[in-house]
Amino acid sequence: MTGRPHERSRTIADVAARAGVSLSTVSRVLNGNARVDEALAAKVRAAADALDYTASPLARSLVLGRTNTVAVVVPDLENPTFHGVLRGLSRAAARDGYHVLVADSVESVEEERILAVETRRRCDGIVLCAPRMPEDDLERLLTQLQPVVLVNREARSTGTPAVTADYRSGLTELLHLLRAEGHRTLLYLAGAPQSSSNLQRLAALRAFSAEHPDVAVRVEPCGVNFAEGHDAADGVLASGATGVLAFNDLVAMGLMSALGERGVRVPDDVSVTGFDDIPFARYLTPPLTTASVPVTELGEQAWHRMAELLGSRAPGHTILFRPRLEVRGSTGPAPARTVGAEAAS
Amino acid sequence: MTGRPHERSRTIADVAARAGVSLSTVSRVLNGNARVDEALAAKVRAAADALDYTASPLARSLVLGRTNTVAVVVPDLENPTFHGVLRGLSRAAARDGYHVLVADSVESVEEERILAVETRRRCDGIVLCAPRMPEDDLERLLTQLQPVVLVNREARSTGTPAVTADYRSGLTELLHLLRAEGHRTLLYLAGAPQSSSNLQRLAALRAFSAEHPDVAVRVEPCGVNFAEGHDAADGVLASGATGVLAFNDLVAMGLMSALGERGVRVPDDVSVTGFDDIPFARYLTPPLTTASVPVTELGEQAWHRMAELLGSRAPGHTILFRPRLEVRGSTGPAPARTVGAEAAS
DNA sequence: ATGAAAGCGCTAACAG
DNA sequence: CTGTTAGCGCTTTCAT
Repeated sequence: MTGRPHERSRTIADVAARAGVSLSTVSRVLNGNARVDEALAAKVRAAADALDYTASPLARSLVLGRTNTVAVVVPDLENPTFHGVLRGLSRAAARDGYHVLVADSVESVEEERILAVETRRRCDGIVLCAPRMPEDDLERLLTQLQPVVLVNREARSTGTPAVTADYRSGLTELLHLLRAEGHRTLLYLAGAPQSSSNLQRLAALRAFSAEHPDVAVRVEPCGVNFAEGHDAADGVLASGATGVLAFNDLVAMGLMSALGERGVRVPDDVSVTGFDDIPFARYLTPPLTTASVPVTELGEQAWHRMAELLGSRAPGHTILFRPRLEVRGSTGPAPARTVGAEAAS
Repeated sequence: MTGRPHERSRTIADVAARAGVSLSTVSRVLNGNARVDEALAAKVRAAADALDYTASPLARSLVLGRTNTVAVVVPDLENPTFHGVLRGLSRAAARDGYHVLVADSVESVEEERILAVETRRRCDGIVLCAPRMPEDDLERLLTQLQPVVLVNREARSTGTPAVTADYRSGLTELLHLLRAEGHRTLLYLAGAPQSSSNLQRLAALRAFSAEHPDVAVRVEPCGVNFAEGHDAADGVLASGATGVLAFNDLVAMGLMSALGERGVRVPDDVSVTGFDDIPFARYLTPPLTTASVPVTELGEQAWHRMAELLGSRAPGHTILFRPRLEVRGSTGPAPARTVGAEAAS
């Protein structure tokens, strides 16, 4: 039946010839655009599936100016967050008959620009995850990319729709949790300094500090992955903090691992929080307290925004997912000896 | 400079007009195919970048019959294995100027066929991960898909190149490890019954059993994810096995988690092995003993095979990556009381 | 309702 | 070496 290797795929002309009609009639029947005599239509359909014909997407794209494809540009396919976004996006887009192209800039901010512009030409729109790109560059880029949806950051000026997590509120909840547990010396292990989600966390920190002068909150540059979290352990211990807020779960995992090697107990000696709630966060020992970000939904909603843009419907408002606090075993009461002890800046 | 939103992107005709030459000359200069007078060439280049011109990939694809895109079809974007494959593939392909399209069949074997065929039309070749597709269907599909590289399974008849892990040898090593630790009653938690990698593991089991009649090896149907591993715990305990070989790391994690809930200690009461070595396997408590599969390399090599096919070079042989045994904390000596105790089938 | 013809943007013969 | 022309496979006026 199927499976016989056809050297070159059939064209609309083959179908037209076999059905004894013109090209336009075939096109009309197959696209259901115009009224066609039912007798002819039947012949066309018969011919089409006798020849196992499907219109060339390439040719259609060229003439229609529409590829039915969108691209997602990510800074790093290694990061579990983007897996989730990709999965959500891909499935949602597929339901609407759209395909998705992935472009991994491998953390290079300069590449990201080129890559996005280049990729844009092969599709109808871009879902852009570019947390580190400077705001000005981003603004300029957005105008070139046209239908674009931002993930995990918002644009200042443009009316570009965005789908993101509310990193500020997530970190605020974690801060309150630790304070409620009696922690008075906290340390935040920062991610990429200029990244949007890092800035949001810093804003949460500032607001919290202003509100709670009894808690000392320090910031230490760190990073975004396991290794960087691991390397931060000595700094964490030196800081004297009893509660550590890691930039994300990966950093928290690295930190807990290094802490374990040094014989420091979590949460007895120090409480650790992550961010994101990656799939394995709950299975760590102890299970990681974190702010859960629904990454798959992020991807799905990114598609919905994109679909609106592609249908030239109203852009829709930016969506913020509020992270859900997941209190697990990596946090607990502050060790007795330090409660209320410190008064340092 | 850049950033001014151009309503419609410029065409080769615009460049030709501005440079005062014909379309073909522009094409020739920009593709460097034929010798062009240097003076004209310079004018063309000047015009091209004054207009910020890039040839439409769509139009080129149509006329060249080549899209510079490949697609990867996966059964489930949720599985960490495919993340790795995708990442390796995407980066390797990008280095050669190729783009990648992802198609997630969301575990539906029937969809997979349709999806692969449909997706194929938008690109130059398919990297196919279809572990569950029946052999006969696969064979038929392969002829339609033309340039295709298989990941994690081989095709019987066709000379389709494949890139896969040697699941059989990996499981054999795990079996030997457990036997060396004194385990004489083992249980294998099987994955998808007809999947290639499950069949390979079963082959390893049979060979091992024949070679070591002193070890009782049972098989229990299970699955491929965390939840299925979790649900297998009671069956595992009922079996009396002291060593459990989970289909993969996800299953092993689920099992260990459920075992923990029941107060069963790993590895003191029962040893557990995984398969794949997903990123977090080493950070579990206890760290998971597993057979490490280099998923990123799998993706990279899949690209290299594909590149050979696209360059109509010799297909290249199928590549087998031998999993590396990672002995960690989830396995240990068999509990004394059961060593040599059982003689059941 | 149907067919002929133009054209999407580009490349590759084919002439000169 | 350069320009003219004919497509790649399809959709869509525009006539009929």
